[in-house]
Amino acid sequence: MAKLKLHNTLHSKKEDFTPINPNDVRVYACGPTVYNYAHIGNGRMAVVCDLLARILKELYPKVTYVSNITDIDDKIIAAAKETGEPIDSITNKYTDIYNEDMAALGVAIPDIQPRATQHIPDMIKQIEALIEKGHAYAAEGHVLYNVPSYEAYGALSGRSRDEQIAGARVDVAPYKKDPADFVLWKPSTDDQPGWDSSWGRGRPGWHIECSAMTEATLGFPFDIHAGGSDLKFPHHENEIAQACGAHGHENAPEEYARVWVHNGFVVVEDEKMSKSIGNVQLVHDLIKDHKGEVLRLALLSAHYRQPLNWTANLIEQTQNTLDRLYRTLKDLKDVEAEKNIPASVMDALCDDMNTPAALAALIEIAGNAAKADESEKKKIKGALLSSGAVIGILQEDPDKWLGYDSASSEDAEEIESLIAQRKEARENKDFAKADEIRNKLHSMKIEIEDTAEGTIWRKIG
RNA sequence: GGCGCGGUGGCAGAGUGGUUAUGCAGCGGAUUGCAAAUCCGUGUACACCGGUUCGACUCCGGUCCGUGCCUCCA
Repeated sequence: MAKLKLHNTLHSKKEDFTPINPNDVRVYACGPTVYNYAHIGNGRMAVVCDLLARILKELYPKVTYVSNITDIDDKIIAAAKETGEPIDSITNKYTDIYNEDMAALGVAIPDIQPRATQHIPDMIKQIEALIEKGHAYAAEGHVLYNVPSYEAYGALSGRSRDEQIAGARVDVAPYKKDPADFVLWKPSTDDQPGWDSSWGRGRPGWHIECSAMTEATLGFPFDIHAGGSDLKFPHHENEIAQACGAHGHENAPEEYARVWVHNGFVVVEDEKMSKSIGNVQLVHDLIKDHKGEVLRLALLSAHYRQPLNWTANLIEQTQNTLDRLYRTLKDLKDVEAEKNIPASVMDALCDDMNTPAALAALIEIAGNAAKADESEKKKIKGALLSSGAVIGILQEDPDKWLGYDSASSEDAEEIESLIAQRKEARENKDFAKADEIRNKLHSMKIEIEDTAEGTIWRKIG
């Protein structure tokens, strides 16, 4: 059995993964704030974490994968104000859309998908523990985390406290004891959502929800914490301070999460994806023009820690790759699959999720199909299907994928008739007419293939 | 300014101290009336300059370029 290695941001190196409890591997990933559509960068994080969960589920009997929904946040409040739509209706709507869009990318729903608003009491409890242990203080309706009180602060992002102050570009609120202190709880006005607490009616700061929800759903410490690399600081750093501070692990950041996995960013046609450039690619839109499976594999075409350049060419190449693999599966249609993930694929996936190498291994296996004997064919088909299941590809019917199952299409009769006419023309050696018919079919997005068993056709594009 | 990451053949993208993935595109061939699909063959690339070494694309130092975070952000 392959041994999983993961790059652990906490130690800045690739390490053997050893679960705390092999009978229940626990993983958490920071999920979306639901106030608009998810973009392809959100999609990358979801796909990478989904892949991680699938690999772990392959290796261990039980895996609990938790990814949250942030449904209380000032951006949501602002969106509600702007649109006049109630907050609940915004968050419910975009939660559903998020889950639908991710499902299109082959992302399974997490084992637990907690919502921040369902865990307010857990947050309050953690904040109270922090106050009790001297890590937090109330001031003017706020509760703040006192950063100097937590010695190990900076362990994840690798920056010293002095560096943070030097880099601080925000105005320091007067009620802060230290410029680096951050908000755990803040007061709400009457028109803002709020919950009663001993510090008055208010709402949580951004960071507290994750350390409260991980504690509620997974317990401390848990195995793997994942997220986008931009969350390292301050979000993940603050989570560690909150979780460890509340439980007396003063200098032991690994008592929160043992392994930290951070994925790289997506750029679009060599440009940073940003609202101001206007090049934000929404998953919701992309799935209208492309198969979700193509988008998924495109997101996995580079190593997850590398930047990914999202281009039209990338999508096209990925489509070609999948077409080819599905064609191999079509050729093996009558072969009984002997399911087994080949070591070359699993080793690559276990090597810090090296998806390009895993895909190369899979393509190499597929390439052997044509000259394989019957028993090898069974293994090849099984390898494609079972490897594909882990990566999240190749589970469709090949005929359907390639467009051969269009018998139900409304113009099937016309197509068949044209093919018959072409056949007749060919028999009469009237090749000009035969080619003309073929061109006509092509303009109808129909591609024909003359095979030993006669002419077959498929829908393209 | 601080911390970090990266520069690989036309493009995408792994990897390794010495046998130089993989895909797409290209080129040549087989097959085909022509196509399509498939198959076979074909490309010694690793930013620059030094150093270590029997040997470096891979290790060390420097240079240039690009890029992320330090503020909401996947």
